Amino acid sequence: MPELPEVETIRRDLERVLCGRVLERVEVHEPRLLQNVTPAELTAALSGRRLEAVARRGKFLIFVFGAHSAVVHLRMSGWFALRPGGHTRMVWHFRPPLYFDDVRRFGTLHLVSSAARARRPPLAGLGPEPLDEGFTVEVLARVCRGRRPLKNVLMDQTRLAGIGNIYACEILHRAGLHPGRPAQTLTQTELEGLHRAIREVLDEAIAWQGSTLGSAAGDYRTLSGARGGFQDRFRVYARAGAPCRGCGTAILGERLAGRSTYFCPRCQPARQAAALRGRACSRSRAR
DNA sequence: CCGAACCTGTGT
DNA sequence: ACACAGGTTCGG
Repeated sequence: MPELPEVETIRRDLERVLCGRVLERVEVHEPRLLQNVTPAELTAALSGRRLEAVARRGKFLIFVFGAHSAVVHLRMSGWFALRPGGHTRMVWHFRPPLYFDDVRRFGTLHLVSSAARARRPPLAGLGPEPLDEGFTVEVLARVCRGRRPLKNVLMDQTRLAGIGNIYACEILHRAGLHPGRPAQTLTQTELEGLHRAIREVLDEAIAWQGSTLGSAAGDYRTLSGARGGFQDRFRVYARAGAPCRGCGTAILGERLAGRSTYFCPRCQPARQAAALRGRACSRSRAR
């Protein structure tokens, strides 16, 4: 469920509400959540500790408690809330308590040393942060080496951290690039446009507090239980058959690398030749 | 590269 | 009953 904008929204809320508070006790109700510690070890490491910071790396949330950090991935249906939900897998007894809810039980928690966490699993090997200052067009050009389809590259966490299926689709539409386009064929101008689209889409989605697709159990919610707002601004995701907001052409829904992929065949032409020579396809770009 | 698996719920 | 879901990992 959650990609970078959703995780960042949760991070900001957690930091505001819980930073500086002491974790008195940990309750684990789903043993599979813990990847490299036992419940007893987790409790021993964190009980009585003050939450110093809540950070984010890609789609991971990082809770910093002094020398130890708890690194959590929400996967498909995990979320943190201040009230217990229907599938509580863990409770952190701050005042107020923090509940981890996860219908599908895919969520993970690693306990790592704060000093070494960037060099240890699960954070080691993640690609650059797309919203960091250091993420330049040159860095993106390096990310785009190889012939793999652009959408796969954007979603590859070892190439670029934090982008998933929804935002890959939205970014490619904004950049006017076909999802199946071999990554290394992008021109300098296209790389610049893609770089801008990545920043714009992620920034906007964060400003709207992420995307909540439906209202099912496990659908993304903010810490206080509110829905995100960016789903109403989708230009392509889950809009197969609907008119492109830029040119009116029906949005296509296809299966790419096993994932639902949505794009506008006119604004995101498959043939790069047209884009390169700047003719043939007199498309009116989505504004 | 693809599909299956991990789980549960929802929508057709 | 069956397909599908924001993610990741594994095996063929």
